[in-house]
Amino acid sequence: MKDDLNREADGSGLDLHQFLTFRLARVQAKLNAQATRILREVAGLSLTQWRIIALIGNASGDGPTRSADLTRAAEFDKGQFSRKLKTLVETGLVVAQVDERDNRVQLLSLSDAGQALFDRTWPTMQARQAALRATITAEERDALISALDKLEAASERTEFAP
Amino acid sequence: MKDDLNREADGSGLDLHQFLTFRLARVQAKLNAQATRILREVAGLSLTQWRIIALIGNASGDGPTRSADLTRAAEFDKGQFSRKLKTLVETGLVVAQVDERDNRVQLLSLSDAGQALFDRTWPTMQARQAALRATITAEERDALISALDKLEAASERTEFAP
DNA sequence: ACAAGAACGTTGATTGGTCAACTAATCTGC
DNA sequence: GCAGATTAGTTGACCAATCAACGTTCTTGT
Repeated sequence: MKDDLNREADGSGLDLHQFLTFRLARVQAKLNAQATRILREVAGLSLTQWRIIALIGNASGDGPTRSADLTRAAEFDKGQFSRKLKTLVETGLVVAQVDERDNRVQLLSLSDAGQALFDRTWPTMQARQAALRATITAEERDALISALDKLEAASERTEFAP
Repeated sequence: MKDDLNREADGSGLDLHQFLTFRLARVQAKLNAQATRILREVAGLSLTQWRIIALIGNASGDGPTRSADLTRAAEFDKGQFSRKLKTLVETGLVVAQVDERDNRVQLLSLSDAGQALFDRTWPTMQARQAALRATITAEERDALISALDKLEAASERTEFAP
């Protein structure tokens, strides 16, 4: 029994660990925590705040961007987007103006401060992505991406429920 | 400009999609939603409730299991575990008794109802895992597991933060 | 034996994520 | 042009996840 407890305690013998989704969730949570920690240190931002700034900063090749385009592209919940955006506008990092052609839409752009913050943090986060990619081989990366595609497709099927 | 918006709207051109973490998070969220939906249909349980039941049901090869062993093995937050466990005890699916040898620890076991529910849902969830695994090739699975191991290790490093 | 420290579990607070209802504005077909 | 359907964004409600603080109980070192 003691052996059994140890087998569970070290986390390697539990049946749940054979579950792919379990491993995925754990790794994703840790990567998330890492990104959160980095952003708190270098920018004082939460991950979601930064994601919104990154979306705007990346999309603003030519002029302001529509909120709905960002939420759709990133599959971001529009409710949460609306709330987080509000704080970013209040802190002066993002500028939102109503589209004169369509009074429903918000045209978003980074303020000078927001752009500066984006310019400063974007390379850092890109470097992290590169560092993460560098930890796995090219074959693993290709297989990982392919596997993620297939798992994502499978996650949208309904046949698994009896 | 219109082309640019479309490029973003269809979700394939945005730089963020090259981020591995982005893909991981999306896939994980969808798998999570799928599991949640299945469990709601077949058992009326939330995913976290079921995970606790599954942990207890799996670990109870010989006798009741200690709470702390489960939270450690599954890297489950003990605060959340405590709260969710409380609801499971209240609904009569889990039995918790104080260890007479150590009055701090809770010894957990499934009630008859809990065991019946576990016996009924465990094959379903295992079948889902098998179905998910079947969507990817053996090479992809090995690479995926290996990549997850490496990414998990990388997520615990601090060198990425400047 | 006893003080310092660690482990167990509870609770509170904060944030993230999801879903649904709702208002306001625009588009569509007739 | 006008009624009905769509779309944009806000708000409320709820659950999951993480962190910190705390009381209680055991363990350890001296």
